[in-house]
Formats: sequence, C-alpha cells, structure tokens
Amino acid sequence: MSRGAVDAAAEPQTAVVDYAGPNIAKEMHVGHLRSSILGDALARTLAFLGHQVIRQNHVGDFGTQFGMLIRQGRELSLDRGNVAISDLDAYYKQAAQRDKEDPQFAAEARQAVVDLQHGKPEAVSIWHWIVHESRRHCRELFDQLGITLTPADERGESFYKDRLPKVVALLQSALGSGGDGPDDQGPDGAPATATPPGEAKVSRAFATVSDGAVCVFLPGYVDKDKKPLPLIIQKSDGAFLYATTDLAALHFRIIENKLTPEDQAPLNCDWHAQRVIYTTDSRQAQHFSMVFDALRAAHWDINPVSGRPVRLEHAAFGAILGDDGKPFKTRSGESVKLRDLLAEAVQRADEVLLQKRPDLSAADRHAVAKAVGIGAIKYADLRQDRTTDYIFNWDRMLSFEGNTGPYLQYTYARICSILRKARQEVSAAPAGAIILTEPQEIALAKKLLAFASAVDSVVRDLRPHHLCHYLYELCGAYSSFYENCPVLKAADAATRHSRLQLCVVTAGVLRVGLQELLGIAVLDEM
RNA sequence: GCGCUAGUAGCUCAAUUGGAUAGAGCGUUGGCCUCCGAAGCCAAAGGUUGUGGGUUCGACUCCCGCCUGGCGCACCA
Repeated sequence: MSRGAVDAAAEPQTAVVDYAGPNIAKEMHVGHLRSSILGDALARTLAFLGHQVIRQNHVGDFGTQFGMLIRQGRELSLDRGNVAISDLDAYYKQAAQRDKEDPQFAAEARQAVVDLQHGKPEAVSIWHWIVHESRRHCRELFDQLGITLTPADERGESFYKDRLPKVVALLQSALGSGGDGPDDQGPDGAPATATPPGEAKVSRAFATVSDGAVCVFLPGYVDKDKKPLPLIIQKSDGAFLYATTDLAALHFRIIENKLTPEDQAPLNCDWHAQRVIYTTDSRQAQHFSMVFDALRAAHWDINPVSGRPVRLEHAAFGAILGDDGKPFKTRSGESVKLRDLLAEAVQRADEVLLQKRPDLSAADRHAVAKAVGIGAIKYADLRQDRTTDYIFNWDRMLSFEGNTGPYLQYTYARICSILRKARQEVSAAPAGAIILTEPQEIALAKKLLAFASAVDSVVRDLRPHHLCHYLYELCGAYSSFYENCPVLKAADAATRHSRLQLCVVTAGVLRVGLQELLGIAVLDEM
C-alpha cells in the first residue's frame, strides 16, 4: 500500500513547474508562501504519478536594483566571505535610501549595473556574494517549509541574460509569418500591429518596433483607449523585461534544451517540456496570457520531439488577506517576513502542545510543534481553492479541530498508535481478506478507493484542495469507523485482522497524500 | 471605460466542471470517555446560492443585464 493503489500515468510527460521565485535582493515574505506551497504540491504530485518533473526557481537576480546593492556592497568589502547579510530587507532598504538621497551614490549605482552587465570582475564579485547570501536565506526557508526545490533548480534572470538578444531577434525576424502565423488583422478587426507610419514596411515581421520599443501585438488585447496593447520585449532604451525572460525561459525549456559554456546551472536531464506550469498570483494572469499567446504565435509552443503543442498553464492564485479582509500585513504595515511567520506558527503550536502534552520533553515537543505549525500553514493554504483570496487566521488553522492540518496529523497518529500495539501483540501478520460488514467499514473502504481520482484531479486542474478535501473526508470516515468498530478488541480474529488491514491502508493513504503529495509532515506520535 | 475574478448558513470555506434533498468546519444547543489517543464521535438548529431575466428534463454551475468588492490595463516584476 505504498502508493494507495494509485497507478503511474499511462503517458509520462516532462513537466516544468516554475515556482516563480522571489526577487533575490529582498528577504522572503508572506507573498512567496502560496507560490512555494502550491508549486511544490503540484510538482510532488506530478512526480508521484510518474511524470518527469523539472522544478524551477525563477529568481529575480539581475534587475536594476542590483546596481545600488552592489554599490552598497563595496563598503562591506573586508572579509566579504565571512560577512552574512543577516537581514536582507535592512540591507536593501539602506541601499535604497542612499540611492534616493545621495546623487553620487545613485550615479555609482547606475554605473554598477553597467559594470555587472559587462562582466566587470569587481561588480560581478559583489553580485555573486549577494546572490550567494540570498540563496542561503532562501534555502533555509525552503528547508523549513519542506519545499523540494534545490540549488540546482535555480535559474534566474541571470541565466537567460545572454539569450535575450537572440530571442528578440528571432521574434523580430519573419519567423512568425511563416505557415499559419498571425494575421495582420485581429479577429475583431483591430490591427495586429501599431507600427508607426514610418516603419510600416516591416508589417510581416512578428515583433515590431513601436515608440522605440520592440513589441509583439496580439489579437484580443487592448489598453484603456481601446488601442492594441503590446507585449513589450525590449524597452526603447534597449533593456529587456520580464516578458523577454519568460519567453527565453520557455524557449529554453521547450526547444533549446542545451547549455552554453557560460551557464552555471546544470541540465540534469533531457528537457523538451510537454507541460509548463507557473504558480504566480492572479495579478499576472494577463501577462502570462500574452506570453503564452506570443509563444504560440511564434510556434515555439510546439514540442520538437512530439510535434504537439505544449500545455501551458498559469496556476494563478489569490491573495492572502488579514482578518480585516485587506492584504496580510504586520501592524506597522510592513509585509510579513516568511521567517517570522514560520517561527510564529511553530511557537503557537508549541504553546498548544504544552497544554495537551505536558508529559513530552521540551525537545520532543519542539519537534512535534515544528511539524504541526508548518503543516498547519501549508494545509490552510492548500485546502482553499487556489483561485480565490483567503483570510489568514492563526486560531483557525491551529485550532486542532475541524478541517485543519493538525486534525489530519492527529488522525494519522491515532492509527499509528493502534498499529504499534498490534505489532506488539501479533507475532506473525497473517494474510487474509478484508471483511466489510459494519456500515462504517463499508464507508471507509469506499473512501479509500476514491484516492486515485482525488490525486488525478490535482494534476488535471492543478487544484490540490480537491486532495485536501478528500483526505479530510477520509479522516472523518476513519474516525467514525474508529468509534464504532473496535480493532484490537474485535470479536474474532478474522474481524480483527480485517480491521487492522483497513487501518494500515488508511495510514498509507494519509501518509502518501499528506507527506508525499502535499508536502505536509506526518508523525507517528504527536 | 475595457478586461479578469469573486459574491453560497452569523463567520471561514466546499460542491467531483450541467445532475437527485446545496455540503463541511468554527460558533450555538443537546448527547457519548470503567472501552484501541475525547486534538475524537453522534445529533439538532441555521439557505429564495448578490439581484432580474433567459437556455435546459434539470442551473451555485451556462448566456444577457444590473449591484457590490478585489485585481489588471505601453516600456516594473
């Protein structure tokens, strides 16, 4: 019962899960929570079903903000290898403050960007140091959260920087006009290009220059004045943008599939993605819609191996709100640091355990508190339909009652308790049939059989809350069974054995579902 | 203004994608520990699914209008 009777997918796919990583110059905050938890649950579930999953942490590590950070870093040059950025936010704020107030600092910061982009060793060295420290910080939090991202999964903006000019050039060539490429007219009659009169001759080109910026015009997108809305891939000053990097990343993941000598991150398996999933908040829905459409228009969405279109999905999610229904912030209006949030969860769980389990040693209690506190946060997030906003409430998620992480963990621990006792009493586990007579036994067995379809709906719709809902109902079915059907004290040996088997299977499904698929730790005792 | 999204019990959320009497938890009320972990179980009360039309044998779900909230809409990510 190691898989809960779930078969591997008939047609395994190569799927990229892009966790849409944090901006590396700042400390991680509550805004990164859903992306990490959701992306990881999806990656874990896809992998469990036998798909080849390529996890990607697409960190923001090459933006203009690095200019001032590098400039700031120059003053910490002594023993840089031993200096840690203990508080990235403070460091960032300090740099931003000086950038604002000190014109000379700002000028040097701008120069530092150029230095970085030209590979000047001094700037690159400081950049490496900042990135290294940030990476350490991220890894620490991912470890705490039980996120399966590793350093090898990290490809940020810097990874794609050398590919951006080529991407723009390719999109500017006639590439998109071949075959059944985009028409010059959108379906609603809107022109597919907004090329100024002087440049009208490039109308067959796919990407066009408008107001000095390289743009891709796609049918169906208009701005406030009903004029065609471009996807800008190169600014008028020559700089590249988020959309450029996303297109370059998609091109790399689907088509390119090879490294250059400069690339730092390894290519640990054959890419050529058949499915690409982004977990970012819903505000970016239009951005991804346009990027995907641009990719399709360029025919870059065709997998070179299968010749079939790649499944491109934006697993958008809503905001985390405070009790007042407004974005979750600290009392002083700052964004909540992820580190503080996790610490508070563990602390609160520890306080509850102090009441419930005064017999535990401090060390044991803390270990349980960690699993319970982190699990509570993750479950509270995953149990909600990702597309909607939800209200973050400590008391609700940690109440240990009702549809919460702790309740599911508790149910699992209770089963384990029975199994421990059974092993003590049973010398040899006899093979035998499961006999279903009591209504609670039948209900539990039926529930167990529904596991596979719950898992399936997670990857079909990218909705882990279906699995949460299922696991919660399974726990309810088990609890009813537990109340009404004695296991260890069953009337006869066959019934006892049968019920023990039901316990084993239920525990197996809970362990797989919670721990392996959702990334929520289970405990034999709590 | 245009687009996306949401509105379901006092509160927080579901509803297997159009199926039978709209389900849970919290809270409220009442039961169940000499019995495998009561962080549990059983039961009750609580609904004109924002609103007005339409399609359908059948609508929380699909279509149209309206109301309310959130978000987005040319060189940020």
